[in-house]
This record gives sequence, C-alpha cells and structure tokens, in this order.
Amino acid sequence: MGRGKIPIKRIENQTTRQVTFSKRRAGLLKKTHELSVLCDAQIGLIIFSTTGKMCQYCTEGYRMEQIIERYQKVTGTCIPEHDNREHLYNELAVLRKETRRLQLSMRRYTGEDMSSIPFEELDQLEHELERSVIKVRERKNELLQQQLDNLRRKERILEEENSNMYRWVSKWFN
Amino acid sequence: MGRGKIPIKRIENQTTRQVTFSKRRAGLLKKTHELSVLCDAQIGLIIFSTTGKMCQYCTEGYRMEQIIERYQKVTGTCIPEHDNREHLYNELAVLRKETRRLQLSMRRYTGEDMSSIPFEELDQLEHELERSVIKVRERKNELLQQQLDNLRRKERILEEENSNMYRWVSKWFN
DNA sequence: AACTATTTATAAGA
DNA sequence: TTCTTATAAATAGTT
Repeated sequence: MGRGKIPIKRIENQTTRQVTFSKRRAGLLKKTHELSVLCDAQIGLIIFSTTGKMCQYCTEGYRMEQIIERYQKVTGTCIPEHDNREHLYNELAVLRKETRRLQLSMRRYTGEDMSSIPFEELDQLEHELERSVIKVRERKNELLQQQLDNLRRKERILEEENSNMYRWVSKWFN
Repeated sequence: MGRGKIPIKRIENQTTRQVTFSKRRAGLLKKTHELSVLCDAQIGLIIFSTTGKMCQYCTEGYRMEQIIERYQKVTGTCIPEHDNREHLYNELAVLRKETRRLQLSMRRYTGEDMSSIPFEELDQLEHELERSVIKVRERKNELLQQQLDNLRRKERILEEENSNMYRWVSKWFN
C-alpha cells in the first residue's frame, strides 16, 4: 500500500523505519480494536519498539492482566498451588457459568439478541412472557383492590366520625 | 473496506460475525507480523474468540512468556502466584452480586415473587414484558419470512431444473 | 503533519 | 470453507 510496494524485511533506514513504525502501529491498533468490537473478541496486544517504548491494546472492559491470566490458564504456563485457590477457581467457574446463563435468560426475556433462538423456542418464550404479563396484571389488580379496600375503610371511619360529630353538635345546640 | 462500509460495533448476525472474525484475524496477524519485521519491534498478540478459542502471534525468536515478562517488568504488575488471591476474592464478590441481581431480575420477568415491588414498578414491568412479547413476535415473523424466502428460492431453482429437463427431453424425442 | 498514488484489506455475493 | 470482485482503507513516498 502506498506509492510502491516494499518487501517485508527490516527497514534499514532508521528514519523511515521509525516513521513506518508510527504509521503502522496506529493502523494495527485500529485494526485490533475493530476486530475486538466487531467480533466480540477478547484481545491483548503488547508492542515494544526498537527503542524500548511500550504500547498496548486491550479489549474494553478488560485489563491486560486478565487476558494474560487467561492465556496462562489456556497454555498451562501457570503453576498451580496446593491451597484453596483451586477451590476458588472452581467457584468462580460455576458462578461465571451461572451468570452467563442468567444473562442469556434475561436477554431472551427482554427481547434482545434472539438471533440464535429457534422458532419453537420463540413460541415458548412468547407464551412465558404472556404468562408473566398476566401474573403482573393480577398482582396489579390485587394491589389496586387492597388500596380500594383501604380507601373504603377510611371513608367509613370518616363517615362515622362525621355522624358522631354531628350528633354531638346537635346535642350541644338543642 | 469491501463492498460496503460497516459501522464498528458488534456484528449481530452470528454467521457474518464468524466469517468476519476469520478474515480480520488473518489480516491482523499479517499486519502484526509485518510491523514486527519491518520495524524490528517485539510484539505479542493474544486473541480469544467469543467461542473461547485462542490464537496468538509472537515476534520470531521470542516466546510469549518473555514478552509478558517484559510487560510485567515495565508496568510493574505481577500476575503469577502471590497476590492474585485478593483479586480472586474480589472477582468472586462481584460475580456473586451480579448473579444475585440477575436472579432478582429474572424473578421479576417470570412473575415470581412480586411481593416487594411497588405498584409503579409493576406498571413499568408490565410494559417491559409487553415490549418483549412484541419483540419476540417480530422475531418470529422475521424467521417465517426467511423460511418463505428460502422456499421461494428453492422453488425457483426447481422450476428452472424442471424446464431444463423438459427442454432436454423434448429435444431427445423430436 | 498533509497529501495522494498505489497497494492491500475486506464485505458481500457466489 | 474458499473464491471473486467492487469498494473502502491503509500506507509509501513525497511535499
């Protein structure tokens, strides 16, 4: 790309090399970000220039440490210890799974992301949601009824007080 | 780049997302390699796809561990062993909280346990659920439309084959 | 830092 | 998955 094609080998001229480094590093970071966002991938990128300056990219919402940790887990470069860490990891895994499951359920119920749901399940989901709506309405009615009852009770009490008062005043003036 | 421009945000269609992931991952690895070679930079790249598959690039002549080590030296972070238990406990706490929150949300959406919800929120919940039902119905329609389109396409192909066959037979007998 | 002629990447379609 | 191709994006060399 550019005015000419260049062979992929170390650029000898130092100035050119540094300029190219700046340009391509920017391009690489952009492409990394795009891949991460477009495809929902978790990416960590670490770059050391010849001069020793470091720069990094890390998928939003994560820290490089997490990605490195995950890398170490996958590649098995992390030495496991004989303490409760094993247990903690287990619990973490279980919780992560559960959270994930709940998130997916919620997504379904809120109607986001139905791309992966087959038609039959959509049908079922629709019915579940309709049942939920009905339950919510029932509860609303229940609450309304309660409030109504409360009001009626108050009304009755007020009326009683009123008539008492009336009797009292009548007695006083007659 | 390509037949059209796409906005940089998560691609919703799963198939498209996976295809794009494959293509762009290849592109990213190539660019990473080129930057590394052209400018003599030391680069480590770790990619986790949504499905959990990992892939990596590492400047020739180095191992990822070396780059991670250098990264840790520069940033002063320490991933392995010692103090990550603190971190684990934190993560556990966060996850537990999140799971709890999600569980409550789900209970609301399924209409269990509405005893503690005030009337106004019930009203809101009802609307949310109704919106969900609408979304689910829309998705159902979308799927039906897709199936219809597929059937029409197949029909067209079959008709074409048919008429080709007919011509062939006609020619044969006349 | 800008500019631009080219090369390269890639989205959509097959 | 793989190929093709029209188009968008990156960038090498220049100013």
